[in-house]
Amino acid sequence: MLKKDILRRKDDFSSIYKKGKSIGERYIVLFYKRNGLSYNRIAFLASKKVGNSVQRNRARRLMKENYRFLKDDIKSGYDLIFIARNTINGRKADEVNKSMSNALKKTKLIDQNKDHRN
RNA sequence: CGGGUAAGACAGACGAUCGCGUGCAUCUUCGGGAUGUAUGAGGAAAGUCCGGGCUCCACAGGGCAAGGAUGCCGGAUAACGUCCGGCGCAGGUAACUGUAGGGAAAGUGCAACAGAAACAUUCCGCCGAAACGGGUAAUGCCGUGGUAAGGUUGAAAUUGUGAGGUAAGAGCUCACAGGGAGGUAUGGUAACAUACUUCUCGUGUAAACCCCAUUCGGAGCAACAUCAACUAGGGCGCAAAAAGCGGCUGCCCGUCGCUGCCCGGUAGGUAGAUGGCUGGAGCUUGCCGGUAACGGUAAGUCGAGAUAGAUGAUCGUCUAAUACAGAACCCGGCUUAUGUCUUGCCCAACUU
RNA sequence: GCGGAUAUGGCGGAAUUGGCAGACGCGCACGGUUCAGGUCCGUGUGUUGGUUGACGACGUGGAGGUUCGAAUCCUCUUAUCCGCA
Repeated sequence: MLKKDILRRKDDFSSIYKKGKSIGERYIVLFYKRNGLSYNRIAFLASKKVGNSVQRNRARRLMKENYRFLKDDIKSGYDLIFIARNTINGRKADEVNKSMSNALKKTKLIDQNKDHRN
């Protein structure tokens, strides 16, 4: 993952929240919006509701790890924000993987027939 | 075996595949690239409760005022409200633990309710030819009066018990006991302890104001320094009398910045970037000094530096491997959260 | 990272030189009024023990301490909220 792939600016976030679409899943919430670039930009968030800093870091790492397996199948030109819900605490990697691929299938940003589990 | 108490250790390891930050080397299409290699969270990283370094405010300053903190003694330390060793007091059968522990005999305040009274107070009681006055057939009968022994209330009521004494009483006197203050002697660096002796005798509260001693300037890495798009229009130089505004917690000094004029082309600084950013009161081991905290010395050693934030995922073996929990400028403490194990000591019980 | 504030019955919110905790309002329960409901009026309303009586114990986010006595003073702690780029 290169640095240009990470969403960083406040303006980008607020425009995605405002104008983008959102999908809820068991462990995560996904915001997405077309960005007009040739590549995807992403961000992984975990609010204080998720827990203390250890739990928040773990939530973001699990999402990041699973994004690695999914990213090649995602269409280009979108901004994506993955937000952890507090139900993610104590979950294993493949449970989160299932939740993320379900969310992406709902958005039709990903090929629905392929098996995306590692 | 059970209960308790004190001290200490570890905080997973190894292998396989994939993945991330940083340093270095090489390659490079010079891009926030690729490959290789090294390295990569804690005992509390936490709470932000104290102390310091560092940066800026003037070199951290002067005077007055106000305020904060600390408070037995000796030592350790860069410093501390921390640590070590002791003293007194309190708790515990004990091991052991706790302790904001100066001054109430400088002054002020407060002590609700209850109670007569919360400082010198007479409600009940006691006394009375002890004193003065009045009165009765008579009588402390009445007024002034004497009295804190007894009663009641309360957390607390003028040190307790006994005897003498007295009208009744009173440390008024005596004996014994208790508290406080002073002195002397002995031991100890000291706090203090023990003994003797003189004087004296009502409380509590200073985590109420206060007094005494010691001590403290403010803000913080979002500090601060450098570079610098877009936008906005300001800035250099010169002059310096006075004043105003703002910063340095209040006032007076002191000081920094801004408010003036002229000239002609640059300066300030937002987004952003870079530095600050990790080699330090450092860590490990040995020896020496010290009861200890700690200090000295020799050798060895370099162990994160991110910037939306790097340690992860899956599997196997061992195992108690689980709990609390993630560096964000850096150190020394304190406090709180928390898994497993080890050792010493105490109590109780049992066996030989 | 730094700085600051708050916490009291089911809810809002009183009570601070330390001295009866829960005033007052809302809500809730019961009773009255009404044909019925609302309004209105009255009573009760923290937890718990007790013969549901008298009365006692515990209760101001939590744990200690000072004091005769603590919601109030002191120390530690937990949660929530606010401000600073």
